[in-house]
Amino acid sequence: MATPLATAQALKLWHDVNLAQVHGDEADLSLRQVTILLTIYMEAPPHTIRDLAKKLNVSKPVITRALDSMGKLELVARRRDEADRRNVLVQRTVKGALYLDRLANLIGASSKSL
Amino acid sequence: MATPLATAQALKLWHDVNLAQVHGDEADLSLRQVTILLTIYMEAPPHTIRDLAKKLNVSKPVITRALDSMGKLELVARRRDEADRRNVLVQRTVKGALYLDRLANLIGASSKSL
DNA sequence: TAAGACTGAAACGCATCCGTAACGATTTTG
DNA sequence: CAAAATCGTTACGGATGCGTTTCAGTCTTA
Repeated sequence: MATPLATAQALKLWHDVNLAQVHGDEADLSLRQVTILLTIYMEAPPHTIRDLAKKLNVSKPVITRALDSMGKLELVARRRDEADRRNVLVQRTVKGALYLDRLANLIGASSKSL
Repeated sequence: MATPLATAQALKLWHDVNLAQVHGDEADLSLRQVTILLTIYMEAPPHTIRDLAKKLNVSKPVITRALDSMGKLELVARRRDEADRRNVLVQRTVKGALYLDRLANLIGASSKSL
């Protein structure tokens, strides 16, 4: 991006995307949940609960519960690490990818009208 | 903006700003709350509860409660409409303006690193 | 192999959010 | 001026999120 977004532009972008989310009938995730979801999909695996908790600087139960709720929505999946069965590996799903694709399109469309 | 954000860029922007919010110690507002706040500050007054509810396509109690919580944080203020005392006019505050200014800076800074 | 460390999950208590349905206060209408 | 309409709020019941603490399962190490 050549020039960073000016204040009004940045806020308009934020407003438009958030408004679309509110209008849409998708389940709206919490701030932490979206951040977790994005981390899983943007950074290279493996993703463990502990790593995610450290990256976001939140407690492990926050991650566990976020995976519970997003798991119900099939946005992410869990799998035991067979090499070290204490670990749980968080994995991507088709629905999760679609969810983020839709989000990216929303952002892209809003940024176009700046 | 010359070219709209590509998928990866859009998601990185969203991730970075959300992560900063999670890391920060500010009260994190819900999706609806931020949208309401942004609407109040970006569109011309007056703002009534009914108008806001209609714009966001949510019920009036959602607006009332959002104003309750954001009012406690002094992000917005309420005032009776003396012309029609049934109405409540939602008003901006210094803290609210600062809050959004910080948010805009966050977005601007993240967009710079694309 | 027994003691300790580590990992994710469950339990508990608290706070907050939501939608629907009611309710008082105020204004408009007939 | 009484009846209806409008506005924002409150009350209710249910769902969800959070932090801290505790726990069971698994690995490491001494």
